[in-house]
Amino acid sequence: MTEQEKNTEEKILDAAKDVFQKKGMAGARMQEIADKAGINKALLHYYYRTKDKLFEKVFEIAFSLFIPRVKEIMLSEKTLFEKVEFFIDSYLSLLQKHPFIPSFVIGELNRNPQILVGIFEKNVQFKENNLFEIFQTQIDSEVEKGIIKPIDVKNLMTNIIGLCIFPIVARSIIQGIMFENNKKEYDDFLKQRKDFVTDFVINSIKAET
Amino acid sequence: MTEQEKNTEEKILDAAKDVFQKKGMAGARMQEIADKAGINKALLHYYYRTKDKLFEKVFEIAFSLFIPRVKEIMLSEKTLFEKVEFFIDSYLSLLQKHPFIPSFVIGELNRNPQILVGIFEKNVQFKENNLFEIFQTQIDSEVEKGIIKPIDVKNLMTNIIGLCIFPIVARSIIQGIMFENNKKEYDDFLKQRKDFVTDFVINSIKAET
DNA sequence: GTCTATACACTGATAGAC
DNA sequence: GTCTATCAGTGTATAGAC
Repeated sequence: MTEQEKNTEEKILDAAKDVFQKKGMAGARMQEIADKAGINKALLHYYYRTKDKLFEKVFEIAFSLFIPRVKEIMLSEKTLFEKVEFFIDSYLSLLQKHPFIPSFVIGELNRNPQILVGIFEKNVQFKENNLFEIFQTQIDSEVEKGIIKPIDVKNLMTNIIGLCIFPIVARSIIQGIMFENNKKEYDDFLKQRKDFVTDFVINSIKAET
Repeated sequence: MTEQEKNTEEKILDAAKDVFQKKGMAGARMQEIADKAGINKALLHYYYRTKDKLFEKVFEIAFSLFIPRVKEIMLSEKTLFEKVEFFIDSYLSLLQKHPFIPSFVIGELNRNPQILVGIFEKNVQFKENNLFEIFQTQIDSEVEKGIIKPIDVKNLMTNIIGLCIFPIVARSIIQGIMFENNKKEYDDFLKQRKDFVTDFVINSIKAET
């Protein structure tokens, strides 16, 4: 692979990412991707034979961005409270960098849930690692020490991730209803949520004093 | 409007709802809607002149379904804990009845955020009613009585709604990662969340004892 | 109101020159 | 590797008969 080819390929992927994430698989146009990449439509098909294949590539890159972090933090050497704090901080930063990926992923998955089958095999080895069992063990041990209340790890993780992602994917609705569509106010709202969500979760799980 | 016309119009809307929610605006085909409605493609254009207009109608109906409940419960005569419990119970039941609407709404809003402008005017009068201010007053009053910790109403509502909706819109991801794609296990997971989420929220906001 | 037939535009993909 | 030109298929929308 020459330097030039690499550059073209990257330009295509960047352009495809923009267009697919904005318009979705069905709404995206190969012509628009080609224009944005500064190349010809025929060249798209030279690099990625079909629209489907190009989309799959873009989707997988986007999806993979949000998966390894979960695993990494859950298995790190930290107390539960530290993990909660670190995870929320880390995930909200990631979301700030890529605010359109979650809605894109959710929207496309709604239309075609089986996109995931191939991707899981490459990016998710949760099962082999017993990731959730290991994390549940830590939780149970902190329960016994009287630090936190008993809680199921899958419910906990679902809540934390949901509290981070939901305000991003439902932005236009919440911003419209609660903030009279004031963009700046909503950005401020998102900023203060880092501390708010952390407190909310920790307050909920910590043992009674 | 005759009886027959009413039936055809309803048949079209039902079919359009199914197809649009599954395929999205760009992916939906007028032919498929016509087939599913048991009528002819030309008849679609007779009732709703364009695909856009038909889509707008379907989207508005779907969106409106999830808005009045919020308002209604927030303004009801209940204690905060009762409201939390009632809201979660009510919202999760609604989601169980219409599990595909949230992903549909989120996905389409991602592509075209200005769909909402017209809809807000018809369905949302939060501003005039000072809905959030009224609810915040109740919260503040319960804070002073020592029942709950201080909390911002917009953060609280965002959290509650997010905790309800996220496991629905991210179903294929969570089910795949946490439940090895076992549909029945995930349905059970969703069932137990009614109590879990209620406890999670109330634990978080109630005052220290 | 409902149908058949068709116009017209657009899109993904390929052929072939350089 | 990159371009121009073009094809075949598909999709929305309309015309016109009944």
